[in-house]
Amino acid sequence: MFLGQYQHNLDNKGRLTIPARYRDLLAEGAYITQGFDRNLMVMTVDAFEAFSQRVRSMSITDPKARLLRRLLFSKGERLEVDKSGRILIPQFLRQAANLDSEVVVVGVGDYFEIWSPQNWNEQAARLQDAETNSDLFAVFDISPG
Amino acid sequence: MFLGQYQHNLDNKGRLTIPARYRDLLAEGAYITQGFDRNLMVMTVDAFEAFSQRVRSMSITDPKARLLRRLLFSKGERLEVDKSGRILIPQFLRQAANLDSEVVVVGVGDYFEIWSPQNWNEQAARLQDAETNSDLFAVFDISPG
DNA sequence: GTGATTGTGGGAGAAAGTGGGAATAAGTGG
DNA sequence: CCACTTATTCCCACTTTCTCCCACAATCAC
Repeated sequence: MFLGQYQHNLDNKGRLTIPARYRDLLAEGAYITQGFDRNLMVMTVDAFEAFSQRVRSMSITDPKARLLRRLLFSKGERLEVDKSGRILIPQFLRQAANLDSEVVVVGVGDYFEIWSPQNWNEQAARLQDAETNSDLFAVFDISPG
Repeated sequence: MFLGQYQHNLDNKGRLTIPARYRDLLAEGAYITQGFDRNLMVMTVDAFEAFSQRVRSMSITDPKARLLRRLLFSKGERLEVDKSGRILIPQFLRQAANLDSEVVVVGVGDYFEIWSPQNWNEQAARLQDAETNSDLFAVFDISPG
């Protein structure tokens, strides 16, 4: 499971060192795609392929389905982890998520996210906001037992 | 699977270098045809034959089906990849998709698309639109786990 | 302290993308 | 049927980019 958060650097070739704790999960490679909040999502092979299969089964004559295809696949890329435990983030994705040299890597369970520091800070501020936290999650029905 | 996006150039003979990542999928050649959004679609042999079989099974007494037939087959062409990894895009298709020297190659899973930069930018703007996104993904109840 | 691991940087060879010449094939008009 | 023009195919050459590999500093474990 992907946990915690890390501050890492992209080198000038666009490579990102994966936190060592994550590497076992990405041994067979990974998929990266654009997230929903100006960030990037890195998923295991299984998670991505299950997801993509649903989109691929939709008709290509349906305009909305075509949009969905483009959204998912044109922003997606297959990744391999190199010997030093790094992945190469394609240029168009760095651009899409506003990534400079500093990035924040955030574990969120089944996948992890890559953020620019400023976007992450905004997000972190929302998490800190006690008011938001207290009633925002009331709609969910969660019991730990 | 066709993923990602690339900015390539057509030379003055109308040839397009296929992204290296795509070449294995097109080893046995490919089919190209006009898309539904002022773009071109390049499909593997298998994907095209499945698609065309579906269209050929449609009744020729249905006017819409006849239109689809004409679109698919009259604008379709069989392609081979040359030694340098390029395909030759027929003139009438370059015209149909408004292709000049710069083109954008977009992977969409089972096939890939060829766009003029301006048409793609319009499309990308729609994809970037958050409302569209949530609208599209609302179709799914997505959980990666 | 010492050895292994982690994060970072960079160089060299290989591959990718691009362009063009020359031979071949195909279409056109007499 | 033949000459002519146009388009297509097959090479080869060049530049840029990428990928693989190694090196090094900092950190962690014991």
